[in-house]
Amino acid sequence: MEYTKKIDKKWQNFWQKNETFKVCVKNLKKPKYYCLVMFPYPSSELHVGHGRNYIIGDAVARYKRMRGYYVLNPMGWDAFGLPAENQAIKRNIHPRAWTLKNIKRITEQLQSWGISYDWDKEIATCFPQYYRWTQWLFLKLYKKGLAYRKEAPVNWCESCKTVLANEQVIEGRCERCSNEIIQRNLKQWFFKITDYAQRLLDDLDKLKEWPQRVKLMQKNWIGRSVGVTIKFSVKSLDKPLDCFTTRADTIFGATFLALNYQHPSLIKLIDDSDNKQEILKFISQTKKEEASLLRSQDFEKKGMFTQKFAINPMTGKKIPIWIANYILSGYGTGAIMSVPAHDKRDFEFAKKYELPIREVIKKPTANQEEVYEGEGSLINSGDFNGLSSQAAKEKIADFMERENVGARKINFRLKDWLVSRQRYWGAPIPIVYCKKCTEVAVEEKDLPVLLPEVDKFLPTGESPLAASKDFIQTKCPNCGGKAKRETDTMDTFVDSSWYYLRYISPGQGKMPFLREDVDNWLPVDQYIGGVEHAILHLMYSRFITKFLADQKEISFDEPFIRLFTQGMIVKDGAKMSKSKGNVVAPDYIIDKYGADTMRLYILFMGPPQKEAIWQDEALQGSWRFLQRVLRLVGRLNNFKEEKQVKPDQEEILLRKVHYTILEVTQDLEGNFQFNTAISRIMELVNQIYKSIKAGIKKDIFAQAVDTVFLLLAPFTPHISEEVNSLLGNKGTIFDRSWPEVDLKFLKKEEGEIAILINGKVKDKMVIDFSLSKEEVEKKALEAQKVQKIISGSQPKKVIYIKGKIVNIVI
RNA sequence: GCCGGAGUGGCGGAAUGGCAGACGCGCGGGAUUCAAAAUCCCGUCUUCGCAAGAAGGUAAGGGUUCAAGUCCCUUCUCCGGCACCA
Repeated sequence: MEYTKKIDKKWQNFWQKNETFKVCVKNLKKPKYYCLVMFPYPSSELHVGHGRNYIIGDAVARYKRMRGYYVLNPMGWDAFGLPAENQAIKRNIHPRAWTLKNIKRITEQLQSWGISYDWDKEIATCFPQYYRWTQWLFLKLYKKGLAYRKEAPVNWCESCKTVLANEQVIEGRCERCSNEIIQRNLKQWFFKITDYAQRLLDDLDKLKEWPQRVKLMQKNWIGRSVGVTIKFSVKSLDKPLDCFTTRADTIFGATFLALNYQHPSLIKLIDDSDNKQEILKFISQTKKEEASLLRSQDFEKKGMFTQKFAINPMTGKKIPIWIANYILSGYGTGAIMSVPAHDKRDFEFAKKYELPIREVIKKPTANQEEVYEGEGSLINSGDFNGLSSQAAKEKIADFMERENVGARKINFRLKDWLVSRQRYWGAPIPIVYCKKCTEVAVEEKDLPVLLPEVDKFLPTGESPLAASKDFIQTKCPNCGGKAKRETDTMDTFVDSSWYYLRYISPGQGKMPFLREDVDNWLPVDQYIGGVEHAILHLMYSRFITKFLADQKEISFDEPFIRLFTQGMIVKDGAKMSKSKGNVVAPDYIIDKYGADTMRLYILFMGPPQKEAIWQDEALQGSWRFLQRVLRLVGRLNNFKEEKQVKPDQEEILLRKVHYTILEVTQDLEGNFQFNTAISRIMELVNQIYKSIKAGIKKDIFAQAVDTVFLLLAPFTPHISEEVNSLLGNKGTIFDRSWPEVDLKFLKKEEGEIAILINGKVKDKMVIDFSLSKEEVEKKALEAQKVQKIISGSQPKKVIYIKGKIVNIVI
């Protein structure tokens, strides 16, 4: 038989007709397994680079089903948001039309690849029945004070004409369009994710089955640092300047203070300074340069003396207060104590402006550098001399707290999540503004706040929703008076922060999800997606899950038990993408070679968590292999048992069969090593060819072939189904169970081991594994080649590793 | 700069500290064929050798070990994340 497109279609129709992959969430007779692939932005059709995700997920889902789980494998669409909107604008189409068109197209594509989704669970975040609950989530947060509006310096993309979350700014540029980001002071909506910073950090330890590197990235992003906030009193200010530091042990070396230009006390501080005008000029210049300079590598530190002094609370000495362009406004208090002897940045600044440098930590003798940033023993530090940095940090913090000149403080790098966007294609924020009642939440019963139809959805800097008078004008839910709606929409990442809950009850109209069902099916057992979401989506989802757990809406506080991040597919040295012009169209491949060929090749390319290089020629290998496997079925049907059946061949084949089951199972149970699993099946197929050539009985041949197709089923479901039915089985192969290893076939009584001399292979011999160490040693020493090399002398030592090697040391 | 990860044939890549290069691609040779495609068989790390064989070999250098691609130290290169976070 040959593999043709007809086989793909036949079984895709079969699965659909028989609802093979449909899941009834109430039916919990078998252990559940929730397999989830990150849902796509329907911003364009899929190419093979996207395919890896879904094919890996499908292999996992099908495998787990054969292992006896009740597998939920749903699919949906992250349909709102910038990616689709930008594409639509480019084509001058309405974002909705463009999105729906892509959803239709991608659905066809996924079906043509034979991905086993339960399409009854399909969701799209752009439909009112979904975003109604995104708005519900917003209100929940709002009522708990975790959604709030404030004016703050925010990231603004001039090309996308919208604000962006910190997480969406990559090296100072817009994640979507790479335009340079500028800072603007705007009144925006935030989610208070910082309230959860400590828990998001601590609970990373719970995530035993997440890749270490993802956890590390989150840890760094959260960026917890422990230190003290120190009060530096200033004569002309009524309250002291607070400075956060993690190095209280270096306080005696603080020779000046440095302030960010936005520091709230600055204006008052310089009010009567002689150089006030110059400072103001400096401020406006810094403001201009900040966005581009702060991120560039050749950033030059600049500053200006305020002519004011603060008192170092430990020494009682006056130290100058400077304004400096290298101080961040959004971290700590926007002011620092500078210790040039032990901080490179402060050192650089002090050198430039000839500020005093005072060493307070003893350098290790070996260290020749001018600045020593490490820890050590304190010097020039009064009563604290001789203490280690560690001890001094504690003692100094104690002292400061006692004297009320400072207090212990934990700072996080993580900032609140900026969720409002001045864009059309998103869920409207359910808030109205009333003259009398100011800011009022829309009532839950009035949800959804429908996204209005507008003619103009191009970004202008103000939300396009503002153009719809019908939308804006409303009644205040509080007083019934005239009110205006909020016109910003929500960040796409809000939509995707809870979608895994919605799959369980996608049609539910009265609530976002049924708690009982969600508690039964979640957390997600296996989550699969690209590492590019390591911080954004995965952190937001964790936050929202924790929040909902706190509100007693669900009874788990981590959404994803196991995470797998797959590598990208690259071609011609670049990530596969339309703009690079290196995409491979899956339709063409499926048309020519069939879905299973593409699936097999994508899984065989290399370790799935690593980047993989697409090679058209290598795809042929998968095609050849499948044809070769299928020829076995033809051979089996016309098989005439040879007269000279060789029992040892049968033994070899059966051992190979069971060894392969063992290895493939281990590969799949481990870190999804599809590539090695497939190579082992290839080896088995090679062995079958050898064995039938040598002469074996038909039933053993049949058994081996059956095993091959069972093991291949998660990877090449169409072919496996076809062969399964040809071999006389009814129904779907996915209702059969995964083959079991029979250990009796794996026992080996004798075999070849290598003889090494001083660790180098010199000879080989076949031995009985039941032989004792002494007997093996004796036999090895008798080997001709060994005799020749050692020429009669006594070996110093002999090491025998059972079944593997014997090493003779001379 | 800091924190991760990786470096193995012509290529994608295999190797619980125990025979490096499984499996596949490509390439070479042969069989089959009127011919081609497809298929099947053999070969394919490097050097020396007609051969049997010998020697070397996992980025570079050093170490631990009976035994190192694998563990430890130093250096180099590449990739990813964060980046004046005090």
